[in-house]
Amino acid sequence: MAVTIRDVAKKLNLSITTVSRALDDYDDVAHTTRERVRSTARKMGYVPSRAARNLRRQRADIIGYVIPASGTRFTDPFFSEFIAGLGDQAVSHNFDLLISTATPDTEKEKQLYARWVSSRLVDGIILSRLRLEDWRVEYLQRNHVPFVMHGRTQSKTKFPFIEIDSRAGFALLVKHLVERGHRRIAYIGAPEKFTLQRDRYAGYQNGLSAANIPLDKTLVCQGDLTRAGGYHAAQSLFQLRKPPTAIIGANDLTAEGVLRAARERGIVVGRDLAVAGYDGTEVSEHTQPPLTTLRQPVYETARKLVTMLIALIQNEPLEPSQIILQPELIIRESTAG
Amino acid sequence: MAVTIRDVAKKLNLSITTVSRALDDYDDVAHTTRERVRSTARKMGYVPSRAARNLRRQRADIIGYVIPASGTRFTDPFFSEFIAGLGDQAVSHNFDLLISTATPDTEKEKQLYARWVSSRLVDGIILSRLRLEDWRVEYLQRNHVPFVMHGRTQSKTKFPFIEIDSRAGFALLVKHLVERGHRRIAYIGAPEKFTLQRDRYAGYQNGLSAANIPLDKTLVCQGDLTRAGGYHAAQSLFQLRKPPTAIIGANDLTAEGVLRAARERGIVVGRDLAVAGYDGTEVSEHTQPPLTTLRQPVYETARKLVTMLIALIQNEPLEPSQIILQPELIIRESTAG
DNA sequence: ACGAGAATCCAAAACGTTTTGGAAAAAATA
DNA sequence: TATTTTTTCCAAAACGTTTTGGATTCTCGT
Repeated sequence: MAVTIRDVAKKLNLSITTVSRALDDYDDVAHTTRERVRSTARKMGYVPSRAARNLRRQRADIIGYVIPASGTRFTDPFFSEFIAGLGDQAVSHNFDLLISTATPDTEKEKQLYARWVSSRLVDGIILSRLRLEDWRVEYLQRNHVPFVMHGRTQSKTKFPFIEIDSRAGFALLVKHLVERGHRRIAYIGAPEKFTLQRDRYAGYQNGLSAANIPLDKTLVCQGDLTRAGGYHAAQSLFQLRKPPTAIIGANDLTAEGVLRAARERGIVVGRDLAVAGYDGTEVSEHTQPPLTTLRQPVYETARKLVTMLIALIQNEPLEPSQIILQPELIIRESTAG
Repeated sequence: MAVTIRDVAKKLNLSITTVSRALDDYDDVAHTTRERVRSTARKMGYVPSRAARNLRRQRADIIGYVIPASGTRFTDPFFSEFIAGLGDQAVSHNFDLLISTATPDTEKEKQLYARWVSSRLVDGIILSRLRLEDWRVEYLQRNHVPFVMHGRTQSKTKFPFIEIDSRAGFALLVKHLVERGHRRIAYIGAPEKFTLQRDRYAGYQNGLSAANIPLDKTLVCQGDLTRAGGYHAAQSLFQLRKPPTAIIGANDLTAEGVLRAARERGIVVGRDLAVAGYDGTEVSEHTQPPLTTLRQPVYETARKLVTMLIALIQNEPLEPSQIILQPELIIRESTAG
């Protein structure tokens, strides 16, 4: 059906070796033949078969990423931006991006990774939303699959990652709220198994103690990084005898849920209540009121992660292999009060 | 490195043929050997190499989808849900999903499709956000690449698609607004090249004429399916001598932009102004106020599209190959006034 | 004019499967 | 028992590349 390297060789009375090497710019093929090969290959519409090339080269030029979803959708716009970054950078390195969704720590997730790894469908994997104890790290290591992480696991690791210093970020956020006169600052976190929860919660605590505010456990709730989670947690916070005057969400989505709960109770955010989030996705500009948040460079991080992963795959030196970035505090109307 | 079929065969003193056929459940292998092969293959951790299999079978078991992005991100949560559906269904058919992002009708988009098609990296492609004249349809047809469409092009087509009858939907939306007493209903559309714009705009017009309201062109704006687009279009609508009392956005994102513009002008949506969108993504529940919208079954549509595509790839009969669904009107507070 | 080195080219192997077209052995039929 | 049929297995080919390890021709200095 499709035109193969043999067709090109035959038409030019050359060996397939020469055609292959001409197209790959080896210098053991004469300049004139190189041109001849190039032009007829183009004319005949020859493009090497990925399958054959993969088999021979023992790699697929494909990287994989599993989007952490909950149920039938991944609602976090964070991932939209992340994926765009991954895809763009992959293509610019002549790689492609394989995607699927799975709820963390489910059987489906395990099967997905196993599927990709064991059949050597992907050359490397991007990991995000790491867990304190993350089976994926151990699994990929054991199977010698290159990977890079957005965030990291509990323990010190030798593997490459990019981390946003959310601990510092949340301390900053608390400081900002304290400066606005808040003392009863609530925190709606993520499930405890996620590393990000440990860090963000620690940052929250650090911020409080820096301001000499004792930790009030009744002001600490667990969400699930979704709007619904923030919504329900906020409702319970509002029912406290002494409700908080400020609420921080573990991410923008959580904060959005808070916004909705507040509105339903007739609480005016930015006046009666301060609300802040984390991520700095585009949505946070468009909430009502616009959300104070910590912005992390999602798109750029994704691109950088891909670059790191590909270097790893190709056994190139990776320097530095562990990057920590500072989030940027963006103050908007939601903490005006 | 990895264990191959030869390793398994050697260990069992069988030919690779028999191993292969045993694992593939052919009935020309004895029951007992089948079991022997199965168990040692599992024990040795043998999984067929995708590269080798692809080369031999002349297919990759991969389908591709290019997310229409604008700039560095695709902001529409519609696509999050869509991708989740594509990925889930692909995996359940033992396929995988290749993803990238590109702005419609750019050089990058062309290269992306060419890359996938010419090297036979994907077996089929999902097309969404079709244009009236869509080069992709002609291109894929010419290259004999199976594809299915979410929506369709201008002309009648023989290719499989699933379409949401947004024409009927928008007429319904207008009817709803008219029943709430609105006569000056604005419409913020999408770029004209998209088929969805033609349909939604037509639906809007149909709705108006059904209510005997003449079309007022000053109430028709062009957006770009983003929040920013809706925001700016709304601003210009508000500056009209006789501003509209209701605004319909071509999608939820556009409507969200309207919400923000309204809020900045001190207009209370749901009382002074009615706003409605289209898509019914989760975001629309969480806007302030919650958005009246037309819900289309994004996740299910995505799954169905994959099933259709895979049937096409495997030359199975496809019945029916052209599906039209009705969107569901969801009335929320944004059109309460 | 001769040998050395450079410049070009190529045959063959290998990557790991699936599938084709039998062959050998066992079972059924005559 | 002789023949046919069924069962069970396998050798070899093919998929389309890239790479290895020469082979051939050309160029040039002597």
